[in-house]
Amino acid sequence: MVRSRILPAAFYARNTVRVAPNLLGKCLVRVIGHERLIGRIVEVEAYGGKEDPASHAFRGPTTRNAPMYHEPGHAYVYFTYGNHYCLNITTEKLGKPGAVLLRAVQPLSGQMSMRRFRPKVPDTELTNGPGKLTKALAIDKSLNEQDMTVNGPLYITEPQAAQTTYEIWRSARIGIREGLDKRWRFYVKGNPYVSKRRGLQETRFRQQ
DNA sequence: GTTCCGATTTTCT
DNA sequence: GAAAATCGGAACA
Repeated sequence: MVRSRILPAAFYARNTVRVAPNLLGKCLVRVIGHERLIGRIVEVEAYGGKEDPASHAFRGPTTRNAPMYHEPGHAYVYFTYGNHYCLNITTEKLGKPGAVLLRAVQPLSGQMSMRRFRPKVPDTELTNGPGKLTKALAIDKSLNEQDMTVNGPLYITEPQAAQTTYEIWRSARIGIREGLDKRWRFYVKGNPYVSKRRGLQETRFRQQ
């Protein structure tokens, strides 16, 4: 068996808005005991620092957002709306805040367990939102600050099989009130596991 | 199919 | 005290 390559810290130690679209198509791996729950990343959002009014780091460091300032390639997990966890992976060099929110994945392996964590939902609703995917993959605050560049409970790899070609599209970010001028949400066009939104201006993203 | 609204608790002001 | 990088159920079409 070919061991898939875990993305190294250098992958994340770059401009957040460049890292974000590059994460599309990669595999999010959650190891629970002997089982691996795997999802292909199909929707992300970039969050910056003091230049980004939608970011938790807009007003400087706090207890909650501390991981955004720490090493690239680590998990930033926060709790919101009294119900949900959201998973980000940190970007930029140590000391500069940045993170990419993982908004949706396409289940590739471990679907049975995902359904156990999220019962009574149709296939495409299993992981098509930031709170949904953390629930399906059993990700909570205990994984905050977890190093995602090593072979541990949570990491991201290059996809094992050759990918079919796909288009990356972009829009404004979802669920925020400020920073709507920044079009930092990126997703795989047409993928059924992308969270459904209406009334957003969506355009094709051409990677440089 | 769509829109509207309440849940629930952490975090910050 | 208010808002929150959300979700699911209820009501309606």
